[in-house]
Amino acid sequence: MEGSVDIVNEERTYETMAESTKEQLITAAAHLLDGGGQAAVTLRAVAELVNVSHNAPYRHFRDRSALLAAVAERDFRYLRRKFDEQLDRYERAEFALQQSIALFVDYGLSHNARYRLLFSDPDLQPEEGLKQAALSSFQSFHLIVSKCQHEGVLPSADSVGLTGLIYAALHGAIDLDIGGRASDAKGLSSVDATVSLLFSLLGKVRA
Amino acid sequence: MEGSVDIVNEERTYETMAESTKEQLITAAAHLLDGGGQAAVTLRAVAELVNVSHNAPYRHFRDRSALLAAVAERDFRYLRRKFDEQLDRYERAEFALQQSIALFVDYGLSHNARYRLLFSDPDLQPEEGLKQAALSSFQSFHLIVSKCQHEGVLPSADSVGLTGLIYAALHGAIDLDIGGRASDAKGLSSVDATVSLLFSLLGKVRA
DNA sequence: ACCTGAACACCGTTCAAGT
DNA sequence: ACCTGAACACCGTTCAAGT
Repeated sequence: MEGSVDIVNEERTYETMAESTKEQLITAAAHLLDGGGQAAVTLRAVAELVNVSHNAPYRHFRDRSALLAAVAERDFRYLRRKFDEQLDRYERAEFALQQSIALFVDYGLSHNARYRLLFSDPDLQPEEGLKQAALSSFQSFHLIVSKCQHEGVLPSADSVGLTGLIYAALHGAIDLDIGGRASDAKGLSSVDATVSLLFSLLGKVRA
Repeated sequence: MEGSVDIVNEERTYETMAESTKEQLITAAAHLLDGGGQAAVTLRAVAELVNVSHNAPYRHFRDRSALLAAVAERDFRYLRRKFDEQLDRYERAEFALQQSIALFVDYGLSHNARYRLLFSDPDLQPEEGLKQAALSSFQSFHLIVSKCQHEGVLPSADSVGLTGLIYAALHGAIDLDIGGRASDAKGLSSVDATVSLLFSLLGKVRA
């Protein structure tokens, strides 16, 4: 009842409903990740949220790992879009970088399990679509860093290498915070403090 | 037969054998982590390696998570000892830092699952002993960084903050590499390249 | 083309006994 | 004090059917 589709028009009905189920499964998995981490994402729980039998997901995904990969791919596209938006919104790349980092950190800290799925999970075997989406979001971020270098806001090192360093520091700070490893050492709102220090130091690098 | 203990002398026999079994369980778990990752560390597999029944581990650890915590604690002590050794070995802290980082990166890249257990695993609920060991290794690393600042090799920012930044960048680079997320963006031996760039830039920071 | 129900192997954990 | 064997609930995955 609740999950029924009212809008039925052409002969693509079956296909449309199928895609809808597939999308619903991805959404359900994402919610379970947010609510209870990887362990909460059982195919049975996902299926129940979508009101299908516990092995219906196999009609849409090869296995549990493929479902998680679909969640990751969707989020990579989200991040890429956000990065692009910041670059469109601001004249100076420096501001786009600030906003992009704030959005990235916020995403990581408010969706711990999903963040880790994208950037840390070793069991996630990347298929072509996922690899593309991941690379795409990195390139979008790289473009922002690169423009900052041209503006003289960031040092003029190799731009891919510098992007990699910023990316690593960001990821490390977020991941340590998520894992509760930051509080072991400091009492700060650790991610922001680390990011601030990084850019403060990068701003003082001699040419 | 194989697992029997020949050296039996005083009345501490039982206790000694018990501790030995406990240590064996920790060692077995560490080997399984190295061999097949978290998924390979089933209590049944651990028990089989030590030639005890599949629920014997419960005589020594509250649950699976507590066994993993024991592995983590052992490795934190190992790292702490290594850091201390480097500081003893070299006159200049700069060299101790180089060696410590090399050892740390090497540990991470050659024991992926164990590295993640210590620095990333969100399910690892830290008891007092583990927390102490983790903090201890961080403090040892912090001391090295702090001495490097006094030598003028590193910028004179707040030393805990700077240690946190270096720690985050190191962790991020290692973790991304372990997860295969580095190759998505670059073709380099990414960790070394990132670490080199970080210290190259830190060395050029204006006072 | 999509879904269901039964079944299988595997796992963490518990419990009643055994020495 | 430590260990064992049986049992339980839960999970991913497969398979034979159903519409």
